[in-house]
Amino acid sequence: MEDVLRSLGYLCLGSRLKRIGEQLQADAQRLLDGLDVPLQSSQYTLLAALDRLGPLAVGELAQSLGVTQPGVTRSVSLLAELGLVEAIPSNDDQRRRMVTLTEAGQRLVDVAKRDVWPRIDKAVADLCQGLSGPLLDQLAAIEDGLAAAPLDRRVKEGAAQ
Amino acid sequence: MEDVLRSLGYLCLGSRLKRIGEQLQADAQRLLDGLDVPLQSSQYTLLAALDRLGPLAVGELAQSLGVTQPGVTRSVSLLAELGLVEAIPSNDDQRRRMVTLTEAGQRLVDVAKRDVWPRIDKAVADLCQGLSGPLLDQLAAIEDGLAAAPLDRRVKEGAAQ
DNA sequence: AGCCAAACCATAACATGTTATATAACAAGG
DNA sequence: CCTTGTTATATAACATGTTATGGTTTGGCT
Repeated sequence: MEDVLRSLGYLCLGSRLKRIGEQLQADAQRLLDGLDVPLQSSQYTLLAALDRLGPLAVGELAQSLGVTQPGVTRSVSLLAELGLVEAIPSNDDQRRRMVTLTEAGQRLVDVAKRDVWPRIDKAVADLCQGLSGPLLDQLAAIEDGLAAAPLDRRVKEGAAQ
Repeated sequence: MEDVLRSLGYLCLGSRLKRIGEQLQADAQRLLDGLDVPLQSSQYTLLAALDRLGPLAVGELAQSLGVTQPGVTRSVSLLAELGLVEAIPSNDDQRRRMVTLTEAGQRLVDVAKRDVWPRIDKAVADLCQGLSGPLLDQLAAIEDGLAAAPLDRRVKEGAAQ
């Protein structure tokens, strides 16, 4: 069956990027599921942002992640319910809610940073290794590569080396 | 404000591809809004698939678009309500529902194919023109390019030439 | 013939993105 | 100081992807 998104080239580049991104995330999800806290992979990017940049207001978080503010508000609420972050109104400006990693959140990040993120990073780097040339060709190579060996298999093989 | 997804490199490639894809689609949406039928850009890919490959069963459509079957089922229902496609149980096999462009659907595709899709294709090609090198660099260039001039502006400038 | 597994599609529940809009806190001018 | 505009966040409504599961229809095997 012809892959229409590939055939249409630039016209459907947006859909195609989204599709590849979703597959990468789904693959990464399987690797993250090993941790005891069940979180979606996109939540980890929020935690990573806090770990990297320190406490941030909701809007700043949105900006640093490149998503809209309502999306961050929702994710923060979810993570706060799980006890991984805290959102405390700022003293200077009561409109702002500063989002901070809790101790549990920091522990989770530390575990992920040590045990899981390097593997994902390595597996994706492996997937993209040796790519060159036009964007569409590189994307096709990624699609083919993922179809041939999903990320979790690349991690296992990498670990065996 | 630091762009965390960029900083994290391969680790967040999935999120980043999704983010770029969403922005491209949003930009393309503004160009499509000119047509009289208000459709989301992802629905157009479904119509494009039918135009390109002819009538398809729901499952085949899902496969050719690279999405899951429930997603296609929902989109088809929506497009059927708008009178752009028809989904008729096959005679040979009552399990299959063959999806076909209606006359109105074909007209819409023809208009899009003539007036809009070439512009989008051209604008995205323009955006990606001259890209080379590692994937992450090309993605950064796309992000910067979109920030500097969204697709609709590229179309206008292209048309003026 | 009759039964059982597989194939195809629909539906439900959820995740997570968006836009549009409401609310509350701040800031500045009359 | 009060109004008024702006800023920060929350909420609602929607779009569209996913997985899990259920219900028909087929088709093959005994």
